Amino acid sequence: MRTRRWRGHRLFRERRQSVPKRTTIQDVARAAGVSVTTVSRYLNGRYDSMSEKTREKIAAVIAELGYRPNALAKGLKAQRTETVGAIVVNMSYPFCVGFLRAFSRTLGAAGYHLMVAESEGDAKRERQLIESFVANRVEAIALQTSGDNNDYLADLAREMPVVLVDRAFAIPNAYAIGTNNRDASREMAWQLFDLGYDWVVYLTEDARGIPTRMHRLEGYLDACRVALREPVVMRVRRGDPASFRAALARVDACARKERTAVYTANGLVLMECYRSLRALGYQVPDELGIATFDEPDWADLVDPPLTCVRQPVEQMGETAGQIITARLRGEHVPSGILVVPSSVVMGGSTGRG
Amino acid sequence: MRTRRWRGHRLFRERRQSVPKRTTIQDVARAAGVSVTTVSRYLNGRYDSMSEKTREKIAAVIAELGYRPNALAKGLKAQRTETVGAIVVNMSYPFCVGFLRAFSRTLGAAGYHLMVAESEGDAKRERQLIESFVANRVEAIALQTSGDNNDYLADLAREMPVVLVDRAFAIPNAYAIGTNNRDASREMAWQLFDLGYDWVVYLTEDARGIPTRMHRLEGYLDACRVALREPVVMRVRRGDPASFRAALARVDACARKERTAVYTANGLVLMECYRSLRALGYQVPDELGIATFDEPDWADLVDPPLTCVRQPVEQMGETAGQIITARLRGEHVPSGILVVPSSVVMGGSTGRG
DNA sequence: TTGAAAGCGCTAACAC
DNA sequence: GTGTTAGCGCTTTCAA
Repeated sequence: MRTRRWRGHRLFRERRQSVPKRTTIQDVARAAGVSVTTVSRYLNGRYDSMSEKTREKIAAVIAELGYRPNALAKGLKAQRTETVGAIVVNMSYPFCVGFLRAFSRTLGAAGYHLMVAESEGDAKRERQLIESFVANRVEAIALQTSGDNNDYLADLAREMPVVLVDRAFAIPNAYAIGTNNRDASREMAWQLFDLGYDWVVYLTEDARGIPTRMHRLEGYLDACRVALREPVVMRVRRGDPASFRAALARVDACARKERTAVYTANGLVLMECYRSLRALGYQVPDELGIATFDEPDWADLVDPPLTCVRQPVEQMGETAGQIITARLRGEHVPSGILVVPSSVVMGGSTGRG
Repeated sequence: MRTRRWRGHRLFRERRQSVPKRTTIQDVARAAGVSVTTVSRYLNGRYDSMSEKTREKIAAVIAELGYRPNALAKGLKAQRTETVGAIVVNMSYPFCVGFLRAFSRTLGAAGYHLMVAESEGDAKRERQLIESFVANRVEAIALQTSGDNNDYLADLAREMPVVLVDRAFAIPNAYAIGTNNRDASREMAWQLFDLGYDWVVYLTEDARGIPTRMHRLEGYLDACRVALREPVVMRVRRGDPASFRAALARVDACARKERTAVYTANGLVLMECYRSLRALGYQVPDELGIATFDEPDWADLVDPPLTCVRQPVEQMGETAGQIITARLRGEHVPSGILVVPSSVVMGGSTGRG
């Protein structure tokens, strides 16, 4: 690591020799025959304290020299970088895609830049990324946290806006935006029983330590309890076909005897088994129901369309952005956990019983 | 704009009063009873020019004070920010998602940060974003350009690595990474004719000025020419149902008489009409074939699975990252257009005739 | 209407 | 081994 950095420095200097030094405010001042102060004023739009002539001269020089202000120097002086950081588990997860898109739009509209990084769900990496963002003086951070850096985040939250998305832990001074995973999941499972499915097999990834997964599972278990049904929870690992085979075998066993529904804890899990699920040969929705948490973009393309729990992903991103811009505008925003409700969307994949 | 900025500054100062000033290298030096130089050395791992005792003392003080180096100050001095910028049309487009993911991973592994912004395909906005990235002294830029800033990019490419992705324009000193849109599209259309479809209706968005779209269209037209078939090109606009209705009416008219295939210029276009396409009631693939450029993630989930042109999106992102890290390492990388070939993937949606 | 000069936090000659 | 000091490019008093 250190080695790389060093090499980097040296190489950089070597490059500098060939590449001409960037134009600075000094160069502009010199060429325009004014002081840097005046140029600085020009750059910040304080045209009223400047003669028409001076202004035009500076404008001309800047254009001619192709001068570009150095935001680093400005930020160092002003203590503002106008950038915020976002850390997600994986940029290509549908949740993250939707969130980042809305977050980026909201921030962009307010003039902020966005730095994005992926933690891959690893707490150490997450910690490094946060530190690195802090070192770069981002003005706020939004993250889908592993939950293992909560103490550190609590410290951080006293210095800058910190917004937890998706995985909503309670951290003093921080904001959390999540959905009502447990309620929505209970509702989904309940409706499946209500539709006449005798068995609802729940497929989930390992939930330990991940609140969203735990809550969705609990919601399912709640519904089983209330409906007096035996829960069937199958744990799968994405990328591990064997785990899915085992789960499907269980589904098959249930469906052979009675009407069965499969309910997956998120869209990626369903995506990974949808094909083999259909290959079991049961008629959907009459013999086999299919439902999932999340609303995959292909929910409407398959036949019959999927029954699913729609998470207001975009709204979460927008809200996160709004909280941050408000705070950076100096407004007071009370911290706490914000719940943006999800809703069950009934599709043909779970028919009337 | 100026107003906002000004207000921001003032508010910031107000905030500063309540929030304690950040610890600096000075504070650390003072508390440790050494000079800033020594602390700086410590921070950069030059432990050999430092006594064991000093090192431990500094480490202790840093931990105690919760000191975090200021990357801005470092960057200002060193002229390196270790961040690169990426500008895409829309972060949620499948191409961009795949590209950004691979790009981010490659850069992250080399210790670089990533700033992401969306141009929405607008040339002016794109230009602003580039300038803003330059102001922030990103060390390289990758972008999916509109093609209207090529002169500016040519200038920029002399100062830093510039990589065009997807839309591969030829710009001196810049790199471009694209796929063989025309060849792959010709191949796709050709195969459709070969499979016995009498008509291949091509659905595309307005191609003017966008090389990828033009090339795909040309490939289709090439195939028609060689196969001596009459081309049927229908222009659609995403988000405009009427344009899709017109296109589908045309498809219907063809399919009523003879075997017809629909071939869409990208996955998003197909996504927007897939459902209504199926609703026409033709049997797929016998009466109606369906094919698309791009490989949507749901290609395998629908029944029958889609025939499509698979673009090596991840590879493009990785390659872009590699070019940039190599250049920043000081290596020479010849500029030019890099073509990463796409391939036709046959699915059940276009059966044997 | 303008400018001189003191920093912002850090690095790296160049001393000692 | 360690410290002094001159910047990096910019903003902002304070003075003229």
